[in-house]
This record gives sequence, structure tokens and C-alpha cells, in this order.
Amino acid sequence: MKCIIQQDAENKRAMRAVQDSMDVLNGKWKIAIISSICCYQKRRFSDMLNDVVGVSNKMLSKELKELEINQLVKRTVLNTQPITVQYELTEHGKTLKSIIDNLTEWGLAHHDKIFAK
Amino acid sequence: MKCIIQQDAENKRAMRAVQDSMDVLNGKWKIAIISSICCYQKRRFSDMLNDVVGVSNKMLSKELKELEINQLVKRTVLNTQPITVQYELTEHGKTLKSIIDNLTEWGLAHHDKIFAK
DNA sequence: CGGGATCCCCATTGATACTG
DNA sequence: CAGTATCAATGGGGATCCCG
Repeated sequence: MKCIIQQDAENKRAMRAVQDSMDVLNGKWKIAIISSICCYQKRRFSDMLNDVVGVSNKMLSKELKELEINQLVKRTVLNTQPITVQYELTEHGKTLKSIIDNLTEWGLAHHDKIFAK
Repeated sequence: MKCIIQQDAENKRAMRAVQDSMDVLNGKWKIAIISSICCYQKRRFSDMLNDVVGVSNKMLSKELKELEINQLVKRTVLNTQPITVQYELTEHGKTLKSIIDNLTEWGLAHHDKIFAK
């Protein structure tokens, strides 16, 4: 059995890790945006504007940019007329899939629980 | 193979579920707060004030209250002098553990990736 | 179509002080 | 210790227009 000091250090390390994750995923729409790309693999700007209910083009643009900076999302301009832009997850971004899956499952279960009352 | 219409309905359902989760977990500190309680099982107000780096007593109080309303956290006033208050996860709250674990792992991996560059 | 620029508001948050 | 109250400020985010 671990002594309390050791356990405590481990807890702090875990909490810091969670915070590191949330630093990248913060913002009102990031999870929803990733969820959208995750579902469709490739998704265009205007599609996501519909997927993510309530988001404005300004916020979508802003949060996508941040996700791109953090190397979670890759942006590709397609040579169409008019121009379309495609977003997809990077390899690193794809490692978020299990988190999204978890959130999906939990959301369904939570929904059931609330309405079962 | 599923037709596109079916797949699309499924995607929308998944995205809604993710949003349902985030509705409950929104707020700058909620995940960190849950993470703290999750690590220690039972945790006091002042301890969490230290665990969650940067949070103010006002915000901690507010977000804990919201978590309590959503039945994720249970609040117990202990009969000590001076009074102490203990927070723990409800059974429903404990179902968030796999999400927290995922975020912990991902945070560590993400941290490594950023600093490996 | 995919954004950028601008204006503007109000909700979220912080700081500080106070209380049972 | 565990909050609550009050005030003040910041910036998140909406609405609108514009542009390549």
C-alpha cells in the first residue's frame, strides 16, 4: 500500500493532467466541434455551423483556429468554386475519440436518468 | 452498410448526446472539481480551493452547487468545530470516472507530445 | 463559401469584505 | 471553515456587414 504522501503526489499529477486537457478543450464549443468532425471524419465549415447548434461563424472560426494551433485539427482549402474548406482530425486529434465516445455514452445515460425520474 | 440518411441521424444523435454531457459539465472549473473529488473520494471545500488552481471561493461554491443540483455531487455538513463540509460523488457522479480517467491519460500524452517537439 | 472586421452588450468572473 | 454579498471589470460572444 502506498503512503499518503505518494498517493497525494499521484493525485496532484492526475489533476494537473486533467487541467492540461481542459486547457486545450476549453471554450464553449470545442468539444461539440470535435464531436462533429469525429462523426463525419471530414466536415466543412458551413456543415459544422449547422451541426453545432447555436454557434456563430465568428466563434466557430475562432475555436477551429485554436484547435488547429493545438494540432488537433487539420484545415484544407479545396480548389472548388466557390471555395470550400475541409476540416479533419489530425492523428493527435484522433486520440480524442475515446473521450468523445465516453461523453456520448454518458450523455445518453444521463439523459435517460433525468427523464426516468 | 447503412444508408447515408441513417448514418446521419445516428451522428446527430451522438452529437446531441455529447452536448447533453457538456451542458452538465460546462463552466470553467467543473471538470477540475470533479477530478479532485474523484481522486480523494471525499474532499472538503478548503482542500478543493487548493486542488483547483486558480479557482475562487465564489466560483467553487457556485459550481459545486450546480453539480449538486445535477445530482453528480453530494454535500455533507460535518458536525465539527468549526464546521467542515464534505463533498463526494453520487452514484451517478461516479459514472463520470471513466471520462476523468480518459482526460487524465490524454492530458499526460498531450503534455508529452507538446514537449517532445 | 469561408471567414474577417467592427460594434456592443451583458454574463461570467475576480477581488474584497463580511458572516454564522 | 464554508460560504455569501457587493462592486467592478473583462472579455466572451452575438449581430451585422463586408470581402476574396
